[in-house]
Amino acid sequence: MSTMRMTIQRRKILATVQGLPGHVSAETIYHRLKPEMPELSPSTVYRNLKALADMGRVSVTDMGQGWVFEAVGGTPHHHLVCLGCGEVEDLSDSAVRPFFDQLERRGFHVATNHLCIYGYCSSCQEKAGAQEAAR
Amino acid sequence: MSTMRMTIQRRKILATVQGLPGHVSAETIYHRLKPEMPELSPSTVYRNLKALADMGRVSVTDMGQGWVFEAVGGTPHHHLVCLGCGEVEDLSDSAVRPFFDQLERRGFHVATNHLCIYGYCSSCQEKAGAQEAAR
DNA sequence: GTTCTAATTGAAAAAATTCGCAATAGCGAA
DNA sequence: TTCGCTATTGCGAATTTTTTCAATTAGAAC
Repeated sequence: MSTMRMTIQRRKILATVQGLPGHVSAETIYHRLKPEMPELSPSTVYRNLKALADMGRVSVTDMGQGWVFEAVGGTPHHHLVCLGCGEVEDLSDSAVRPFFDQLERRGFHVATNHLCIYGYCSSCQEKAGAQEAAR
Repeated sequence: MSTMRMTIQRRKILATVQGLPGHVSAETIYHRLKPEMPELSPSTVYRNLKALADMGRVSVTDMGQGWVFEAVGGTPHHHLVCLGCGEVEDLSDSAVRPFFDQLERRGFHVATNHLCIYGYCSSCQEKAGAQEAAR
């Protein structure tokens, strides 16, 4: 069976994700660690973020501008991303819980602790409506 | 006001997405169109898929192996992706509807017509349980 | 502590994706 | 139809991400 080794690089990368609040990109992590680990290569960062995600230690999300990572263990939270203006609204876990609970009852254990739903916020819907009317 | 032009390339790319069942990658589209449009450049494919997604004509999903696109208009459907074995279960739209409706009531118009929830299927949960016990 | 082995690393090359810009071509207005 | 404006294209270059591979090293076994 394959054992997952906890190397210095991997530990540091995980610590960095955990140490920063909110979402971090692979690039951010690379640049933060490079000074203290000059040997560190980008591929190691990418590989480890993926490995840590598979491991379930960090969560991955695409927020429209590339991947962002986040430590698992914090309060689960979710986002409504507006495709019109890019605005990101928070969505509380309690709003999502009933839906997830239903999946659990069905036998599927949800690991996602950061859901992103894409759509249009109310002001962008109004704008769209105004455009329709103006034609 | 900016008008979205329906160019030959854009029309062909959309037609290709619509013509193929299930999910297609940017690369697949490029390779299918290249023979009949030798001028076509990869960047055009990428740009158009993004534009068509913004337009709401195609939906984008990350299924763990990069982006995949799909024509909008078919039955909305969703997936439960197992992080253990990679298995993908279907999730009917009716299972998701109540959750989405709640967001609509809140004023957010959901555009996602293909949700992916990550977690562990029942058999992978059992396996994990067995491993715990074996330690 | 020493040995063994497979997981992991760094560096470079490859592949995927995006960007910058001059040339082209939709589409609305005349 | 023709004209004019500007969104879009194709190309090459830049950027980002993945792969390859020989060298290294964590962690288990002794």
